[in-house]
Amino acid sequence: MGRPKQFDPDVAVEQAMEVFWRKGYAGTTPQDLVDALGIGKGSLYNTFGSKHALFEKALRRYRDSQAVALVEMLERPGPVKVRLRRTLEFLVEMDLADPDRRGCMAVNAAAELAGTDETATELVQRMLDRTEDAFRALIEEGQRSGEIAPERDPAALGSLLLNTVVGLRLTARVAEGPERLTRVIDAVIESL
Amino acid sequence: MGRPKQFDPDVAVEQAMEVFWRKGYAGTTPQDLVDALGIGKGSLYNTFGSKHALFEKALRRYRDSQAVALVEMLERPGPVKVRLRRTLEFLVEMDLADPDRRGCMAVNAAAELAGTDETATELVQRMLDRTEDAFRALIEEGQRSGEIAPERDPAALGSLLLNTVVGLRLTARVAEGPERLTRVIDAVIESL
DNA sequence: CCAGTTCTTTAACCACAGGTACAAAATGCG
DNA sequence: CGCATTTTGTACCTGTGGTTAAAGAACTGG
Repeated sequence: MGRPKQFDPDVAVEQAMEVFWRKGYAGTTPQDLVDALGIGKGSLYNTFGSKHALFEKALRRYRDSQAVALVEMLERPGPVKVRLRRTLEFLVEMDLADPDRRGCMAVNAAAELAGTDETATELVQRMLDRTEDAFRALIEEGQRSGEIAPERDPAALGSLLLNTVVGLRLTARVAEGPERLTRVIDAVIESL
Repeated sequence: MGRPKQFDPDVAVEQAMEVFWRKGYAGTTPQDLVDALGIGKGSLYNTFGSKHALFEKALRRYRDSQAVALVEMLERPGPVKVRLRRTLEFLVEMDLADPDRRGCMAVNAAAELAGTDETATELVQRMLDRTEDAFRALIEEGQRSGEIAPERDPAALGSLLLNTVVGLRLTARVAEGPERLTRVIDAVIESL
């Protein structure tokens, strides 16, 4: 019963995610959101309660789409190092092709909100944990298949790969060209 | 001639740097600055012109103190890998010991302002360039001394180390403990 | 000691951020 | 249809962000 919504909250969250991703949390105004979502302020606050609540939803949405996509890409078939290289190269290409150079929303959120936004911080922590797990699993698979020396510590290499991705995605935001980023990929693959 | 300033602009820039470092650019208000610098709003704008101009000065100050200190630490005597490990461990300890978890101001500025603030972006680019140079020089020194295999590409390893530091300092902002960070250090040193 | 200059202080300014209130409009239900 | 319920659009409000203006205070050269 009651009047039905004239918009889909799910796509609204998606659109809000794009805005927050591009402008950051503090840099996004209610007006920006109203413009991007194509709804009135009344609907915005009636549906989501506050800018902060909407941001949290947007960050969760990011996790459920982008961050999960990364893990899935790592789990595709093929030799471990090939998969890894493809994934890293894909991330770099994507980041550099983005005209807004938004990088990774989770990394940006960490940089902006660590220490001040407990919920956002924890969300980012969990995303990092899961990504690190995926990298470690990949390393272990590589050790089983003989691609990676068995004496190396999978946890350490998983952490290294996660850290590399974080660095790449941050650096991609200010990189002038792809050279440095591809050098990083070359070096890290060669180091396994 | 004219009335002398009642404060030292150099000290003021230093204090402004601390505030911007902790709260970010958008997160810092003129009131925050007035409070931290202990001067009136009039003096603030009379001396520095605008919040943005002061931020730029603060970022340059950061470069001239912190970023240069990193390069100098790398150039200290001793075996290359030992120096490298000491430097990375020092950075991590420092970042984790900071109650505000501010991380690296340049990294934070990149995350917040890339794409919107041309000047800040270029400043960060130059800092990254210089740091990468220092790492590459360190690698080359290690190759001359026999610590590092001569067939490895110093440019690629330099990029890897720079990228590792960027990742570490970002991750340190949300890290729950030192474990992941020390794993990264172990892995990267072992990979050389 | 006055003129000119530079700093300080206080107050004020305008736009907008973030959110609320409310009446009108659109539904399902009996 | 009348009614309860929910959404919507608009108007509104308070606080603050970022900056400027005006008026006085401290200096220096002549």
